[in-house]
Amino acid sequence: MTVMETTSTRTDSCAAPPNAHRRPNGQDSYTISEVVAFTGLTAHTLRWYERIGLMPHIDRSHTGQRRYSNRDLDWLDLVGKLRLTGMPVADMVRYAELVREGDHTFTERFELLETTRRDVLSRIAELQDTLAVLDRKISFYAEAGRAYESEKAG
Amino acid sequence: MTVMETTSTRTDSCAAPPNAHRRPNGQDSYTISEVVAFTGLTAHTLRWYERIGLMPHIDRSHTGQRRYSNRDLDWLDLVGKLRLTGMPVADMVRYAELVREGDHTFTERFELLETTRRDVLSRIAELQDTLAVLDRKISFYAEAGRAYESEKAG
DNA sequence: TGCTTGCTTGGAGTGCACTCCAAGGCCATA
DNA sequence: TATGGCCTTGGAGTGCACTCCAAGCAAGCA
Repeated sequence: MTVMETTSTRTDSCAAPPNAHRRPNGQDSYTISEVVAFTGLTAHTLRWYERIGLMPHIDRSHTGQRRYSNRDLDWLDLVGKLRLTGMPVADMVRYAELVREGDHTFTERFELLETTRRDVLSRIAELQDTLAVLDRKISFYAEAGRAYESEKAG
Repeated sequence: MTVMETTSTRTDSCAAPPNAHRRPNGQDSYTISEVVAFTGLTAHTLRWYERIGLMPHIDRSHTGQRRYSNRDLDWLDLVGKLRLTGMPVADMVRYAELVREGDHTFTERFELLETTRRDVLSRIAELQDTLAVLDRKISFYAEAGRAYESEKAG
């Protein structure tokens, strides 16, 4: 009935985990400390992400403890990547909301990702520009260092 | 007597302004608001940079107002680039101190720049990784959008 | 002479993204 | 039974990089 029948059961509509390496055998339920070990985030941060609406609903054990799924880990993977781009958390929350709202937000999600993509491209360009400056300075200092050494020697 | 005789008179030992486009004719003295216009920084930020030791000594007019030189603009250019790399302001202040301390800090400056260069390279790699993820997601949504349209039509 | 504009200062305030705290529940091992 | 470890919560605190404020000075101009 929709584009992909599996869509509504997934946290993110196009998951497709590239690095599913950190998951043991067949289980699909991790404590917060396991997720801490996997992601490098702190437990504080994981709970905070949940509070601000950046996470989908996280399962709980019968005692009320969080039990993260592989899907949750995939989502955290994406969040981590987006974070590296400098995307504000608020924008990621917006994206999470769109995912929760269902298939009719596909267009908006597409646009958000497109915008992000453009941002990433220009950040890469900026960094390459900076790299050129650094290289110039570094070779200056390397040369200056050599000259200094030979001056000491001679 | 040292590696480069002009060294000690320059803010940064290997300036070599690549984009000296924003400087009028022959003058070498700009008000804070001109610098604001050139750099996109706010006057607040420029004064703050000075307070924390990120700037060399800035000239003053007879009434005590700041008068920035081309050298200062070059330095701000570098600072702007380093800022884009995510380098903490404290590290930039450290670099500024090394420059102020004179030629004997060449090695340390070299190492700081080398470290920064490596950071920039890995940031670029991260961003390219993220770009790949975004591209995958974007093409998913593009396809989903097309499928949705054809479903509506058929 | 007063008004406006632009600048000065130290210090206080802001927004973001965490980061931590106190108080307490659950459960396994000694 | 108690000790330790891991987890829970709401709310407060932190660090960074600005960002703003109030009070005041100097210059240009009606």
